[in-house]
Amino acid sequence: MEPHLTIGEVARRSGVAPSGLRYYETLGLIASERTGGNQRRYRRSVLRRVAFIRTASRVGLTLEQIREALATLPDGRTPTAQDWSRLSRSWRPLLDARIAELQRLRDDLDSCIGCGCLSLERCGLQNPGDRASALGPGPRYLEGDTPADAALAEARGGGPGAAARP
Amino acid sequence: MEPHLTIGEVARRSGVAPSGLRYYETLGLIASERTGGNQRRYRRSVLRRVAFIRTASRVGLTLEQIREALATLPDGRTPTAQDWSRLSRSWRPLLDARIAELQRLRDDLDSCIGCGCLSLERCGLQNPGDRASALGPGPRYLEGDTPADAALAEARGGGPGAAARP
DNA sequence: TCTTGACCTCAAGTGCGCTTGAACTTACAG
DNA sequence: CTGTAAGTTCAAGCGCACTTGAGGTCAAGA
Repeated sequence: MEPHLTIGEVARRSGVAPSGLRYYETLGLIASERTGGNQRRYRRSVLRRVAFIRTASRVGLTLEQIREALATLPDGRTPTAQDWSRLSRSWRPLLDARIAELQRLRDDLDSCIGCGCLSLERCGLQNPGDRASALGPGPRYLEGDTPADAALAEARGGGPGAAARP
Repeated sequence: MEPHLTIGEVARRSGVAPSGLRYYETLGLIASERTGGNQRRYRRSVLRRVAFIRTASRVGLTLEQIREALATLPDGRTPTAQDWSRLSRSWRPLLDARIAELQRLRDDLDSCIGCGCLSLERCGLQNPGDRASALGPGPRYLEGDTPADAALAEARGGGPGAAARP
């Protein structure tokens, strides 16, 4: 009686194709009951769940990560507010990090790259003498380290041009 | 004379494997010169370019989109500050949208989902009587529409429970 | 009752962003 | 000069997130 949405209705309202919904089900992300004729029927709450999955997915989380997060809820029944709060808290640092990363990229576009240094290699964000390699592989500055971090690592590691450290 | 970085050095410094760098080259994202013995040699500027590609990729842009954006630069030589500014401006709305989306998700986690409504269907962010479907398919609220938008669409479209509109 | 559109399963296919392996060559330290 | 780490090409493979197609069943209106 409670579950009354067909897969087609859920597809239309969630924006996820029926095949996608079946796929989510095989991964354990959503659940359904079956009619006598083996057709899926969904509860309304699946809409919110799917919306949540889609958004988290767009954000860059894998379906497995999303599954794990949702699995921390007591799938027995009716998660408490505390359950959801815990889920919320666990995702927050990741979201904050992603937001910070995007803002950094945007700011780089505005300041450094906008000024032409990507080609001319002449501005403040630039990697002076490849110092940043002391921090390990990868594009350090764009991933959150600052030139100050590079200087610090250089001072510790004893790279070229030892900086003064009080 | 100018290009002196081997593919291994670029790999170590950029955090992208040699195979990945060759792949980027086949897509026209980066360029290299060759030694007499057919080995690749890179300019230092490729490091910044690769860092940029990686970050934009992490942000959710496809390599094709990144290629197109980079292709708007005059690959003849030395793009001007105006060229980079144009590139910067074209990406900005996309970045702003992504940032806004993430912030919305974070806020939803804090308020709506944190309060337990995902399962209990009882809070303000909830979709009253499936109103949001008037806005079209997909998870409308999480993608930027507000309950106010839903009410508006409902008033115009003549859905159930016509709201008063001055 | 019949018909039509929506649904079912299962296997295979797709597109993206790389990685791996085979078979071979180059660059450079000793 | 020689050994070896690092480089080369090309084809195939992989993981993710789905989609497509074949072959068949179900549900509901005329």
